[in-house]
Amino acid sequence: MRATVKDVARRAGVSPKTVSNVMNGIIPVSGATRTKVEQAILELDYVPNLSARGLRNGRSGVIALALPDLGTPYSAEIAHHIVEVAHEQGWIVQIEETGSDPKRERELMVRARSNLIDGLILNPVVLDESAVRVGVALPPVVLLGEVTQSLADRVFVDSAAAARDMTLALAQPGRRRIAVLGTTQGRGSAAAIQRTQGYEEALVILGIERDESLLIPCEKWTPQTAADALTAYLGSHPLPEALFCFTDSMAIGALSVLWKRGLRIPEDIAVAGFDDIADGRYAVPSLTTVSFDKRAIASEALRLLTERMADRGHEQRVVSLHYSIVERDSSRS
Amino acid sequence: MRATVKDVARRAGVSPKTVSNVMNGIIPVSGATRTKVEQAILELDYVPNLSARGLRNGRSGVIALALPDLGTPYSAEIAHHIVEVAHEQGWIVQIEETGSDPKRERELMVRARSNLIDGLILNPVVLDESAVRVGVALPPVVLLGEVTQSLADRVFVDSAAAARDMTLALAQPGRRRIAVLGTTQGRGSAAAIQRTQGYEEALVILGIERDESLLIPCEKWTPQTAADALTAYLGSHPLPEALFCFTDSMAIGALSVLWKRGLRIPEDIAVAGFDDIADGRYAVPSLTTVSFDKRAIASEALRLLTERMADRGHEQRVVSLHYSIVERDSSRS
DNA sequence: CCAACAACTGTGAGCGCTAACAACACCCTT
DNA sequence: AAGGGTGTTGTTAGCGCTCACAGTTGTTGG
Repeated sequence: MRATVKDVARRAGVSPKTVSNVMNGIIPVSGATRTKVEQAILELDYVPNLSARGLRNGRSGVIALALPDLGTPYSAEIAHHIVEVAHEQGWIVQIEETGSDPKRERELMVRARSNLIDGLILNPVVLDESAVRVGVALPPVVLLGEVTQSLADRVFVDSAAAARDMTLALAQPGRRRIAVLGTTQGRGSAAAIQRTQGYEEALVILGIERDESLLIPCEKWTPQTAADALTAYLGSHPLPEALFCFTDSMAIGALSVLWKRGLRIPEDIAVAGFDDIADGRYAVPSLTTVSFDKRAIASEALRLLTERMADRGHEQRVVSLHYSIVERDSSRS
Repeated sequence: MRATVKDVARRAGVSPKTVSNVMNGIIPVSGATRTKVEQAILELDYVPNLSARGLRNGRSGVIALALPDLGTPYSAEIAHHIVEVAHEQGWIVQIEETGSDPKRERELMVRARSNLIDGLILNPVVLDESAVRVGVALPPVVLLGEVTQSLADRVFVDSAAAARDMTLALAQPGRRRIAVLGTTQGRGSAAAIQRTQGYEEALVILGIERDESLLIPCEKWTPQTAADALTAYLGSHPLPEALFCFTDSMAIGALSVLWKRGLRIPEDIAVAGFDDIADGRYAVPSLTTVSFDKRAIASEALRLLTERMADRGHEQRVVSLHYSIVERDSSRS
C-alpha cells in the first residue's frame, strides 16, 4: 500500500497538517520539523495523491490543449511550445484533437467543468459550429487563431494584414497574375476568409483587377489536398506568375506538383506559404512564408489563461502578435 | 455553485448511490428511475467531479504520453495516432516532452505514482540514462521504439533489419558507395546503433568493404543538424552514390543541401530516409523510406498498456511491427 | 397466503488531502 | 506580572464520489 500524509506524519511525529505545510511551503515550518518530515517522506517514498489534492482544492494543475490535428506540422509546433511553456510554469497539459469536430470541443468543455482541467486552450476551426458560445458559462478558455466573433480571450496573428503584405511582396518584381490556394466555398474557416480578404485588399492597392479564376479552392489544408487541387487547376488553367498558398503545408504539396511538371521555381512561378513551419526552410526550394513567433503564441496564451483563472470576471482580452514576411528561394527572383 | 450527486439525487427523489448507478451503468437501474435521474442531471446541468471519482476509485482514466520533442514530424504523427486511439477507447491523454532529459522522464514516473495517471507510454531516447530502471516499482509503462534492455512492455520496429533492407535496396542498381547519415559517437541512441548495425550487415551481404568515411555522424536527428553535417561532409569528401539518412527529417535536410549544390537526385545521388513521415511524400523528389504503420504502433501500445494495468504481474510483452521499404523518386533509377 | 428469491435502492463510511480555526509556546512590551 | 503579539503546530471537518452491505420492494412457486 502507498504511504499517505498520515503515515508520513506518524513517522515524523507530527500532524498531517504539518506534512502538508512542508509540501506546500506557504505556511512556515521550523527547520527541525521540516527536516524530520522530509526525512520521513524520503524513507516512505511518499508521493502525494493528486486526485485527493484536486478534490480538496478544487484545482488540478492541469490545462487542456485542443487542436484540430496534432499530426500536422503547424499544430505540432504549437503543441510543442505550449507544452514547453506550460511545463516551465508547472502546468500539466492534457491534449485533445478536435478533428474540426464540434462534438469533441464540447466534450472538452464538459471535462473542464468536471474539475479535471483548470483551463483550456482551444484552436477552433469553424467557429459557427464551435462549442464556444456566448451565454454558456465557460471554463477559463483561450482561443488560438483567427476567429470572427469575440467569445473568449484570444491570441492571434492578423491574417488579413499578413496575406495582404505577402501578396504585395509577391507582386514586387512586377508579377500580376497572383493565384491563391486554399480559398473555401461558403462558410469556411475564419482563417480562409481573412486570408482571402487580405489578398483582395492587396489587389486593390496594386490596381490589379480581381480574377475569380485565380482563386483556387481547397477546403482541407493538407499537402495532399493542395496537390490534388493544384493538379486539377493546372489541367484547365494557364500557369499563374505566383502562387500564394494559405499554409506552408499546402505550399509543400504544391511545390511537389510543380516540380513534377518540370516547372522552375521561382522563375516560372513564385510560391509562398503561411505559418513558417520548420520544414519550409528545407523545402526545395526553401519556402517564402509569413512568419510569427510560435513560442510567443504559447506564452501569451498561457498568460491570458492564468489571468483568466485568477479572475473570471475581467474584460475579454485579445492579443495580436507580430508577423513578418520571410522571403526565401521560392519567390526570390 | 456546481451541482453534486446529492443535488441530483434530491431532485430526482432518489439516493446518491442510485445516481451513481445511472452514471456508471454497471448496476442495473429500472427504466423509470433512470429517466428521473437523467432528467434531473439535465435540469441541474450536472457534471461529475472527476477528481472525486479518481480519489474514490484509485484510477483517473488518464494516461500520459512522453515524447522527446512534439514538434518533430515523427513524434507529432505518433502523438496524433495515440491520442486518436486513446480517445476511441475513452482514455484521456496527458502529454509531456522529455527533450531527451531523463529528469523529465522521472517526473512522469512520480506523477504516475501520484494517481494522476494510470499508465504511461514512453518514447525514450537514451535509455542508459532513462528513468526506467530495473528494480524500481514501475507504474504500467509501455516503451516505444528501439531499446536495448528489456525493462518494460514494448512496441518497436526492427530497425536493424529495416536498415539492412534499405541498404540492400539502395545497392540494387549497382550502387556501391552508400553513405549513412546519423551515426553517433560513443553511446548513442539505440536507434542509431541498430540502424548502423543493419547497414553494416547489408554491406557484408553485398560484399562491400566497410568504409569508415561513409559514416556521416549526426548526433541530433533534425533537418538542420543533418544539413550542417552533410554540408561539412561534402566539403571534404567525394560524393557517395547513395545516402541513407536515419530519419526522414534528416533526409529532408539533406535533400535541401544536395539541391542547393545543383545535384540531381537520384541520378547523381540516391537518397533514402526512415519513418515515412507525411512530408516525405511531398519532398522534392519524393522520398524513399522505411515505412510502418504508426496507427498500429499506437493501438498496440495502448493494448499492452491496458493489459498491464489490468494485470500488473504478467510477463513482459514485446510487439514487433512490420515495416516495408517504400521506393519513391529519390532513389528510383 | 407466505416463503424465497430476484431486482432494485438506500445507508454509512472513507478514499487523501488541506482550509479554517484553535491551541500553544515563546518573546517582547507596558 | 499581565497583556498582546508572533510563529509554529494540532484538531476538526468535509471536498464529491462510490464501495460494501443492508434494506426494500415486487414476483414467483409451492
